[in-house]
Amino acid sequence: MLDAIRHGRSRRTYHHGDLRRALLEAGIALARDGGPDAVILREATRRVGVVPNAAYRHFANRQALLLAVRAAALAALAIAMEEELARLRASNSHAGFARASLRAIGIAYLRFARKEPGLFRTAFAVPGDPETAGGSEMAGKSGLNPFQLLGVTLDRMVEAGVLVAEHRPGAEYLAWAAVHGLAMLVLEGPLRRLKRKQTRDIEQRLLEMIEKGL
Amino acid sequence: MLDAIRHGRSRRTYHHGDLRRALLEAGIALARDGGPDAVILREATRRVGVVPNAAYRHFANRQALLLAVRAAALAALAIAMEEELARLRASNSHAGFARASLRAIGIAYLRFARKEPGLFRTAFAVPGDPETAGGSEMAGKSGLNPFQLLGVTLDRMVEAGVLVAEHRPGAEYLAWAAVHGLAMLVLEGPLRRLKRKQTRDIEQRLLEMIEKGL
DNA sequence: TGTACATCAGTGAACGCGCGTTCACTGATGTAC
DNA sequence: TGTACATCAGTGAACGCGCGTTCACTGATGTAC
Repeated sequence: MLDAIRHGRSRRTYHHGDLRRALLEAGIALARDGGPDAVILREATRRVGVVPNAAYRHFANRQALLLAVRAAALAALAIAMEEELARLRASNSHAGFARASLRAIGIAYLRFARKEPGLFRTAFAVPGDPETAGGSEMAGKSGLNPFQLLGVTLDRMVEAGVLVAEHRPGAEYLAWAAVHGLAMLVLEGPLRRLKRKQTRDIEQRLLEMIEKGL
Repeated sequence: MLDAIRHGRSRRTYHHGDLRRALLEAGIALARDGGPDAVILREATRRVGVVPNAAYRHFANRQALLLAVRAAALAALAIAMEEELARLRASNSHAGFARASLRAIGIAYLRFARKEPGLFRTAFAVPGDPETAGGSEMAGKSGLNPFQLLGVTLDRMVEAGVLVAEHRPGAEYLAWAAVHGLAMLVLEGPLRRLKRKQTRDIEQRLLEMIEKGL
């Protein structure tokens, strides 16, 4: 009890209730400000107000916790994309909508990187393929993960006649690479010092380049 | 003496001769297979056959060593670019040459990331702006660092009339971002599993996209 | 509805590890005369 | 050319740190009868 109070948590019982979820959330918080390296098992248990080894009832080891955090980060990104897409509702032409969708994906991606740098880095700096592996833990509300959302959007562009069908295969890699690169450079690379205005400008131009270049 | 032998080094004297350089090279080797996190001060001294604290005669702390290693990695990248550019000598038109130069830069960048993933990650995963700060330690034989080489190439494109002058400012960010992103995704991201052939194909298409999109 | 007991989810204590860094030291080198 | 001495570049020993992980444990929960 005293311990629980000391940690600022209320532990009604000896048993925690939902320690797994609590540890996961602590892990997410750690990743949020500090990236993947900051996801420290002992620190997570400390924050939850539990003894370090208690974590091993719910995660095989540190890596397992980290992977769970990563899945949550990818899901958060997917949700951000979905929200940006949802904002598109009132649209004009079929073609215009398809194009706007791709931009929305890109914008959501870049904004997420800017606003949640720690989660963003955690989502990608860790071994494992977000595209393949893993089910709904890394997906948004639509059940699609970020990579799949991009794919669907590109499909839509082909249907709308905005993207030549032969250029479709592999197009996700090109678009993704460009946006991802900008995100990285702005985040922890040489473009970190750019002013807000400049950054936005370059983001816009990058999205245009992708649209034109695809 | 025994110690020197045990470490597989010949230490002719009590004094090392050029410990700074030796430590730097050990650090580079560590970065080469393991990235920035693998640049461990104690390990570097171990490899050189010297006691851990000896490093402090030459580097203020671990961070200082890491920064030196990073500069070397950037210099290596710059040299790779220069070599690729040099291979271009026998060219036809002015415009064609300018365009080929940009491709050469991109190709060198991507190849460097593929062949020296550890150094590549070290060059960019560490705080500090490669564009601004730092002098010749991070430059190639031309005295230009990777970012500057890209800038010069884009200037050349404007001169040759291949790139509209209004599009020039900030163009390095767009090109860099796209190539950097692909490098990252292939390196430690979701595109790691791609087959060699596929990777090359996507690289080609990305460079085309940049050319068209700029 | 009450009791006996198995299972579960935590605790307590301890490990070994390797790291970066500091201190006081000593052997080697170079310089002034 | 030789010697005295200051400076330099290493050594030796030790620190504290925080981490991941393992072990044997005990309090709480749920289930069968």
